[in-house]
Amino acid sequence: MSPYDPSAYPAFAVTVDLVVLTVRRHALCALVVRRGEAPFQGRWALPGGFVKGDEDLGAAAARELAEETGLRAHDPASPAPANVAHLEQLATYGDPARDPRMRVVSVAHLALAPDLPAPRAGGDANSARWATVDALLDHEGGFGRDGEQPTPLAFDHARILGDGVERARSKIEYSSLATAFCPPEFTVGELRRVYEAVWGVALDPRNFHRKVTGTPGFLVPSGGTTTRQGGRPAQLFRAGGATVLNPPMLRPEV
Amino acid sequence: MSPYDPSAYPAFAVTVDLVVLTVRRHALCALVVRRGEAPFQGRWALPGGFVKGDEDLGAAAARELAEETGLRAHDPASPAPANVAHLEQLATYGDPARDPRMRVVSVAHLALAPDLPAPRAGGDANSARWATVDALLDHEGGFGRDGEQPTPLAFDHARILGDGVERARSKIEYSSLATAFCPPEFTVGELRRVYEAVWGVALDPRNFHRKVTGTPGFLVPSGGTTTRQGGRPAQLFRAGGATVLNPPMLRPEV
DNA sequence: GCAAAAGTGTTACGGTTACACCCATGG
DNA sequence: CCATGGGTGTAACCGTAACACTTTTGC
Repeated sequence: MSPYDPSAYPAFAVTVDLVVLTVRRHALCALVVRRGEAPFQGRWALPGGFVKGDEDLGAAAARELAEETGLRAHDPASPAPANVAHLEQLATYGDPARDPRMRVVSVAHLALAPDLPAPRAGGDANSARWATVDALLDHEGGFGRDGEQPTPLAFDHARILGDGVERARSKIEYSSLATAFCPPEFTVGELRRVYEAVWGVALDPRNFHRKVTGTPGFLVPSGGTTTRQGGRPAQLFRAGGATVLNPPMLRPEV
Repeated sequence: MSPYDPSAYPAFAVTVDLVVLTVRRHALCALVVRRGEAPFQGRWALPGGFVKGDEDLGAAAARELAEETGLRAHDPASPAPANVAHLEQLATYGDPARDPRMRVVSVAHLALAPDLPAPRAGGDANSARWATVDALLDHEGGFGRDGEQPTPLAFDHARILGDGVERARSKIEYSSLATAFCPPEFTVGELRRVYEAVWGVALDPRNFHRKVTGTPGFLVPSGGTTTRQGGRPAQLFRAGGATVLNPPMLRPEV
């Protein structure tokens, strides 16, 4: 048997699954879609779908994101503005039993978005919504807001979501990734509330302010101010060019 | 068309590729195998192979590691001691053009090993050897030791190797992973030389000693001493249970 | 005025750096 | 004796934590 005869090796289906995170009402939320078919019919799942035969993995993730949720990742080939500020590969899940129908290897991706209006369900997705990560993970994988019954996420999606959340939690320590959760212009207080929601801790507003404004390249003042959070007007900032934070933001002990 | 009819979706081959790193003669080295067939016949490549139809990704990585190199990763089901101290998933590479023969998605894994004797080439691998990462990456992807011509690595393996090296470099900052490059018992100086080789910097031996011995759970004294490095006898240690280093080892500016 | 959020000043503390210095062995 | 690597002491330095305090708005 030739070791490189394609037909001699097992055929896999390859999918992308998406952990799309945002911060809404001071809580870390993930995007989930309702499954319309078996298996796990009626259960919530991460958005995702099959990779096409001539498609790169990152391109498949961006396409599924757009098709199933209407969110648009940054595409150098398109002048349209992105509303998802960050998209990166997360990890790959290939347990032979993870899908009861066939052998599926899923390349999970992590997307971060600012607080957007309720996502539009598009294409073949039945419905899409934001749910707090706490509800999806801590309480047996379900959530009961709006009178719904808590149900565990389909497939191994709870594990994937957990890995994505962990990645986001650790990556905002040493990178400027937290700005991906903010609108194009934001205040220091808004950025701080992102950290507080993602980490689930309270941070000292004074020290936080000094830290982020004192890190070169992290934030650049846009010139304007806003009072949308109440109180004294706050300076507006945009994300600076720096991607690495050195020294990192220190995550308080939990 | 049913969206879940397996035959309606493209079939992929799924492989695992291995970035196996060690420290030899104060240099970070990677394991490469000579390709016996087209494409890239005669070129060096990362060890790897196809995932079986009923095999998990991590299991496939461990199996390929054993088959192609004789190295054995830790297996809870086997009493045999492992000689590869760490194996983790790295990233997945799925560019449609990365393999000219067919659509192959490769789940790369990162393995760390102590300084072992020259690897045994086994199974279907023609020959295996250690080569310095510098030679494989910095000098146009080839290496010329022992009179060999420098040749770039096959496929996209230079990129995979680079990603694996970057992962190792950053992960030893905040985890106890560097001990995976050491034999079961080692001295503080030997551990320091691992950091120096992986990062390519010189570290202060006195401050390094205080740092690693002062981090609870990082190192536990085994009781013995050795003079194998010359000079005053050094205490021998084993890796402690701690996996996370807090505060992290600080990597000097380059 | 009062509450709320933004922002600045200041001090104490912990960890790192950059050394000087001593220890124990082999040759 | 001396080179070599192991290990401890110490003071300057830097960044953070934990506050007190001032500023500027809306109600």
